[in-house]
Amino acid sequence: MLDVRRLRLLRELDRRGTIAAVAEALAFTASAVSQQLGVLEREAGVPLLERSGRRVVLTPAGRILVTHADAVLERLELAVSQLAGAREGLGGPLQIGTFPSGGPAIVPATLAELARRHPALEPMVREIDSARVSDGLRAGELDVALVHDYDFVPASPDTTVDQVPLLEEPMYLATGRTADSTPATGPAAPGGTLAELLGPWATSPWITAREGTTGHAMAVRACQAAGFQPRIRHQVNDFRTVLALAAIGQGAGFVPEMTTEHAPEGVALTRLPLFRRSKVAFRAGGGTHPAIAAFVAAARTAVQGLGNR
Amino acid sequence: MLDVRRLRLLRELDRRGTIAAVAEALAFTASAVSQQLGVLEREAGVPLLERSGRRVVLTPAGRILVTHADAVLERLELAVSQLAGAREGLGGPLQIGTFPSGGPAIVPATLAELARRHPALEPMVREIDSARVSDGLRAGELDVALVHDYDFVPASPDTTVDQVPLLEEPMYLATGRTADSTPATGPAAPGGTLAELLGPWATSPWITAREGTTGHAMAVRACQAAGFQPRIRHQVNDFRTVLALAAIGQGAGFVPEMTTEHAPEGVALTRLPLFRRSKVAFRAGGGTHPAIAAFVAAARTAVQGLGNR
DNA sequence: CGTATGCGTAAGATCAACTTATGCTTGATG
DNA sequence: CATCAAGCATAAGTTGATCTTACGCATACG
Repeated sequence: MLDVRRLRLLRELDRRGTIAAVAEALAFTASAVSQQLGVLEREAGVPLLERSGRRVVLTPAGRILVTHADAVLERLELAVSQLAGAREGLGGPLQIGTFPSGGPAIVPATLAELARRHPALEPMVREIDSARVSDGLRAGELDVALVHDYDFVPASPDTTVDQVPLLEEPMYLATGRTADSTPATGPAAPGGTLAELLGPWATSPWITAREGTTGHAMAVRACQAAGFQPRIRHQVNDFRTVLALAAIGQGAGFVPEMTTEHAPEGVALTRLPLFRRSKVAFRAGGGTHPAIAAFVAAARTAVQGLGNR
Repeated sequence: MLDVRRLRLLRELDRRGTIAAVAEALAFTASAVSQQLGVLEREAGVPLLERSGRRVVLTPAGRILVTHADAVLERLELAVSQLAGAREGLGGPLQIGTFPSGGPAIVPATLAELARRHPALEPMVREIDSARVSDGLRAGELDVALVHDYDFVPASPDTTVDQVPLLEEPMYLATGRTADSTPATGPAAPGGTLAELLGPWATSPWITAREGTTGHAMAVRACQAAGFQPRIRHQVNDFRTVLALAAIGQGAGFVPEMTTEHAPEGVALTRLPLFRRSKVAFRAGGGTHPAIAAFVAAARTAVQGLGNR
C-alpha cells in the first residue's frame, strides 16, 4: 500500500519545486525527504522524478500521483473535521492567517465575536502574504486565512484549498481635491464606466500596492483596461497611507470601501465599478471542521457589524 | 494527520468484528492491532470503539471514520492501478479467487487466454467461498475473483468491492426422465412461468447446494416463489453430481446452463426463467489496473468461446 | 573560477511499531 | 458452580524503519 506520508512529500515537491524547500516546510532535513521519495519511487515501480539541473522535476507519472495524493489528503482532512465535530466543545489553538493591512478592520472584530461564542478557542493570528497562504495551509502552519481577490486578477485555481466568500466591496478612486481635472465628487458618487472614471487621471502619478502583490496587479490592469499605463510613483500596501498621500496631492490610488470611513481631509473618493472580494480560505475538506465553520460564522457577523456602522 | 494504516485496521475491525480476527487476517498479533487502534483513538480524540462483552464494537464516530477509510483506500487503490498502467509490460503474480465448482469451465479457458496475451503474468488460482471473497480482496490475498449471484438472492452491497458482469446464463431444472408428472422436454424447452415449471415437483425431493451458500438460498427462494417449500434430500455443490443424482431419480435440482453440456443420460432439463450472473470482482478502485483489466478481457473472450462451442 | 545551492549516499542515532509475556473479563460447558 | 477458552489490554523488550549528521558531486551564479 502506498504510504500517504510519502505521497504528501511528493505533493509538496510538486508545489514547492525543490526537495530542500519541502524539507524546510515540513521540518525535516533534505536528506530525509530525498530518501523517502526514493522509497516511494521504488514502491511505485515507475520513475516519479528526474533531475533537471540541480533541481528535480516530477515525471508525468509523478504528477498523476500527486492528484491522487491531493484527493486522499482532502478526504483525510474531511475525516478529521468530522472527528472534531463529534468531539463536543470547541477548543484549542486556531492558526489564523490574514493579508497584511487587512488586520485592523476585520480581524479584531472577528476575534471578538469568536471569543464571545467559543471562549475555549485560542485564536492565533499571523500576517501572511496572500501568495503564501496555500503553502501555509498545506504545511499546517495555518488553519484558516483571510484572503482577497480583485477583478482583473484571476484567482489561481488550487484544489488543495477551499474558499468561502465573506464580503464584496467596491473599490474607490482616491485623489486629491486640489487636482486639476475633476472636482471632488464625494463618496458614493454615481459612476460611469471605468474608462470614464479613470480617464482623467491617465497622466497623474499613481499610488499602488507593492509590486508582486495582487493589489498592484489589480491597479495596473484596471488602468490598462481604462486605456492607459499608470505612471507609478508610490508603492505602499497600507491603504491609510494611500489615502494620506492622495490627500496631499501625491497621486491617485485605489482603496477598498472599508478603508474610506476615516478618510483624511482633502481626499476625493469616487466609487468605481470594480470590486474586491474577501474570502476565508482553508484546507480542502476542512469546511466542516467546527472551528473553521465557527470562524467563518464569526467573520460573517463581524463583517455585518462593520457594514452597519 | 490520520495514519491510513491504522484506519485500515479500524475498517477491518468493522468488517470482521474482533481484534483477533483482524490480526489474523493481516498477519499481526492481536496485541499490535490493539495498540495501534489505541493510538488511533487517542489521535482522533473521540472514542472509536467500546467493549461489549469480550468483544469490541465501533462507536458511531468509529463507523463514520470507517467510511472515510474506505474512500481513502479506494483512492489509493486507484493510484496503484494507474502506476501499474504507467509501467510498461504486464507481469508478476495475480491472485485469482474462484467459486468452488466454478473452476472447470471458465477458469482454465480464461487462464489460457491470459497466458497467451500476457505470458509474463503469473496467475495463481485458489478456490474461495463467495462469502469470503470480499475479505480476501481487502486483505490482499486475492486480486480478482470470479463470483456469482442469482435471482432471488440480493447481492449485498459492498463499497469496498467493485464488480463487472461477465456472463448471464439461464438456470435449468434437472429431473429424472423416469419421474411421474412431466415427460422429458429436452434442453431449451419453451417455458412457462416459474410456478408452472416448478409446480409439478413440489412434492419431489430436492437436490440443492450446501446450506449457507448462495446457491442453496436461491433454490429455496425459487421454490418458495413457486408456492412450496422444497423438501431437501441432498446438499451438493458440484453441479455434475447434481445432474447425476437427478438422472437416477434422486430428486430435482437447479443447474446453470454451462453445466448442461455433458449432462448424463436419463436427465431431463427444463429451461427456467431464472438466471445466474457470473461476475469478476476486485478491490474498489482497482478496475483500471492493467492486470485486472486483462483478466476481465480474457474472461470475456473465454466465456465467448464457451458459448460458441 | 570560486562559491553557494541542491541532490544523493553512507553511517550512526533515534523513535515507532511489533512481539512476547501476562493478567483480566466474559461467555460457554460439564 | 467450577473450569476453561476466547478476547482484549498492558508492560517490557526487540526489531526495523526513519531521521540526522557528514560528506561528495553536479550545477548555477557572481
